[in-house]
Amino acid sequence: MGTRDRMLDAAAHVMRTKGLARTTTKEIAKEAGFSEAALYKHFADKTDLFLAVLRERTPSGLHTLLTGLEAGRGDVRRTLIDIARAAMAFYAETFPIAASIFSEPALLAAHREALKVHGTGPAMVPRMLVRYLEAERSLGRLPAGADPEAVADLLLGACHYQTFLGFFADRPTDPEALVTALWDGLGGAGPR
Amino acid sequence: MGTRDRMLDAAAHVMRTKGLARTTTKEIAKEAGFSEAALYKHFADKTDLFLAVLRERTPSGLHTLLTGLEAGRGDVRRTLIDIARAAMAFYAETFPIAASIFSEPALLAAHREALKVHGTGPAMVPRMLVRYLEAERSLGRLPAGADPEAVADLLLGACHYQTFLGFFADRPTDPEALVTALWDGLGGAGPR
DNA sequence: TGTACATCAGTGAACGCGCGTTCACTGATGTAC
DNA sequence: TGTACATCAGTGAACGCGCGTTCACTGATGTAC
Repeated sequence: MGTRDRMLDAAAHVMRTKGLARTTTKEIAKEAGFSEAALYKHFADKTDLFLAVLRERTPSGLHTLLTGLEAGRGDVRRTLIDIARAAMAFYAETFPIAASIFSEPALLAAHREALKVHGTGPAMVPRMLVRYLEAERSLGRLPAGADPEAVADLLLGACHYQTFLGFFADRPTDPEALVTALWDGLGGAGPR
Repeated sequence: MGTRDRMLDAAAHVMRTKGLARTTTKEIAKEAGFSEAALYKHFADKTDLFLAVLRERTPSGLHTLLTGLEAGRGDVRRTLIDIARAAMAFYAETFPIAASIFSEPALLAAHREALKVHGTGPAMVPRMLVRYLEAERSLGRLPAGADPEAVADLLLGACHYQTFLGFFADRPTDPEALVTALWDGLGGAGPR
């Protein structure tokens, strides 16, 4: 593994364990096993290093799962539960660092810009789920009146939210209950 | 308005506009119109000041709305849309600072502890919505099989998520579409 | 093979700067007699 | 009313520290002839 990769791994590790505010060039260099000066042979400055971590060290499990989805295969309800579970794991790993960026608006803006250039970003996740839901709907395995955008935001949003709340106070996460509630809907009541 | 309140307002303002990382005692003092030294007459240290802002300067509009809810009054669907709209506004205001805390794990831990002592926190929001949904269900205005916890997380989660994504890339938020999708459910399809 | 030079990844030590915090102080207001 | 003292909110200037960054450098490896 090259020096650059070792530095990125080290930076990602320090960011995750100490938090963005406590992630100093000294800590990163120590963790990577190089001098601080060496960091500047591979990255223009600290911001450049952070942006590279965000670009190159975001876990890809959820993305892979969503890419591999094939409409018409398996049970839709079960598939959604699998997605929810993977989304929760992804957000649990990703959220602390993604959230940290908000403490540095300049960094957030630079990251936004970088995402825009590459045409990716966190909004890719719901977009891929929407595509899957549309495909299942066109196969008649979801109601013709279903709204894929809204459904994707509801499901992924709930996963994101449960993870978020979990960082403030211990709280159970339950992918299956979410999908069931989403499946059954609230419309089947008596008089309103 | 007392000195302390002016300092809290100033700190909240700087946190919102410059981000947590750029919120220095110098900036806060300048904004409040006092010397830096004066801050230390009212707060033990910078962390103490931040915690006070989190405790005393969190907007209460959503909390008020949820407190005023009365089951059996008005249309449930419309009420949920109002809640979603208020939740989005609340999260848009609140999220950047709440997220920032993740860059300082020590601050996050102290805040968690403070919330625990007072028995409040972000999880209060879904809990209050759950209570309302339970009440409507027991009036027969929601299906007997509805799962209030899951429904609350789906709706509030989607609001939170749409707000979150909106900070990374421009993206529409649509409370009404969310409630409709949640209302209709996904179960009404043909064979699965 | 030996020699002279170029390249290049990485280093130790120092740099200036901005930060949170503290200190001795000032001057206005209140209080006792 | 006047005098002497206490209290207290707020200040200007300084403090030490840790930060990101730069500098002149070393020593290993490659290359030309």
